[in-house]
Amino acid sequence: MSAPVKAEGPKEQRLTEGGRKTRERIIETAAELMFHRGAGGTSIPDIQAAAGVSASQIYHYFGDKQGLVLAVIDHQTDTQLAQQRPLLDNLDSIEALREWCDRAGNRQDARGCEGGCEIGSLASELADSDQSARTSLISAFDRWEGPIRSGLARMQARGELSERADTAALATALLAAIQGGMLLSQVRRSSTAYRQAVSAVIDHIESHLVR
Amino acid sequence: MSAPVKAEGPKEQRLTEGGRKTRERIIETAAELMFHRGAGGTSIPDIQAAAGVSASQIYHYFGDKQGLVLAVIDHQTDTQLAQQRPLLDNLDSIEALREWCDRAGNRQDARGCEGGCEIGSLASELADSDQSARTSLISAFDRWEGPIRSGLARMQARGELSERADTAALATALLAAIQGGMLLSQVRRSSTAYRQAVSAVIDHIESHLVR
DNA sequence: GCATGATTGGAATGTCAATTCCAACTTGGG
DNA sequence: CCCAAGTTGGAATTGACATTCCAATCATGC
Repeated sequence: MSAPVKAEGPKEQRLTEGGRKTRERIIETAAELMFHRGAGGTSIPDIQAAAGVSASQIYHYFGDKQGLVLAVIDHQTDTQLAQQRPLLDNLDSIEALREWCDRAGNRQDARGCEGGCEIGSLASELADSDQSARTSLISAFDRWEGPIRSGLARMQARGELSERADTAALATALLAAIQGGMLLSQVRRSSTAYRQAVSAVIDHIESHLVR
Repeated sequence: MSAPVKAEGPKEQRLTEGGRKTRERIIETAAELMFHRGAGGTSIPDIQAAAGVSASQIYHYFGDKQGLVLAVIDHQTDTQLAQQRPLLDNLDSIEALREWCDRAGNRQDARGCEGGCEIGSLASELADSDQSARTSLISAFDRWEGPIRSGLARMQARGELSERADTAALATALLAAIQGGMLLSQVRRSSTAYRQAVSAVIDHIESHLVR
């Protein structure tokens, strides 16, 4: 879980069972729409119609559109990471890395390569225009990169990966390859670029194997 | 150069000297604004004010906002590629690749890592919502990837790169690393991720060197 | 020098978005 | 059962934006 907005504590409102469900429905609907049309391209009336709620409800639960966007970022981060588990927590072999990346490629194919990365697309759109969104996105990428780095670190601790390998840098490089590969795939409507990008980085990691 | 809009030919309007300059100023101003705020986040009135032109002028030269966006994509492609030459046309050694990528990293630092890639940001925003924009973006990335692939192919032809190396895939991987690295750098406000990403891929290319 | 088309200014139009307001309704705890 | 707080509907407000229009001005080939 993550913080709903920013500094809470004093004015935490209590939620009814129905209220919680409404709130969730709004977030999920908004996330879906924003994934396809971007945050700026998704209007409150759009969300109202798709989620079957009134404007009051959205403003009641999120304050304003920016609040909803922040909630969507956190939701997408939670959802995407959850979807990648348990693989994400066991990236401590070359095979595991390949399998994990391959699944993302298959998901991309399954949707016809429309849409890029759920988090990356929001990042590209919001990084420069919304300071609090950027903060959430930093956290999102950190939460994503962390497990990759941990997996590589475990391989290194076990002596499978050369001590000269910079596991943190390799994890960053793999995440970057995923992001860039997804973008190229989205534009080209083919997962090939994604697969080539991640494959190159994993090959590189493999070259650090001991023996 | 690139096509102004789409299927021209019959109704090519002639441009006065002043008209050409006005048109250019609009494109450059729009490109600058859209780089910082995105295409959707940049309004026609914004561009009017920044370029010192009236609405009539924008609609006279570009028809509608989408026409202007397409012109901006082509302009950014031309401009960015031109800026990378002549290095871009001589990427046939590991050193040249590193130098070329390093310059982009320095430029990113110079602007405080605000803004991502001029083309990649537009790609992320428009790939799914504007079919003709996507077409232009495919061409933009192809024009970018081509010289990389050519450089690698030359290395291979000279026997410096292993025959087993897939130069096309490596070029794609490097472009993806650039895109993903730029995105992470933009979010984190540090070029480190970009440098680690491209470094990993270039190291990987280096591992294909013969001898 | 004139006619024709290029260029420009600036107001007008219609749409739609974000947000606010307030009244009505529901719910849970005491 | 009753009240304070949570929840919802729907209209009203305000502002911005894309686009159109028309009339005026300017440049250039003839």
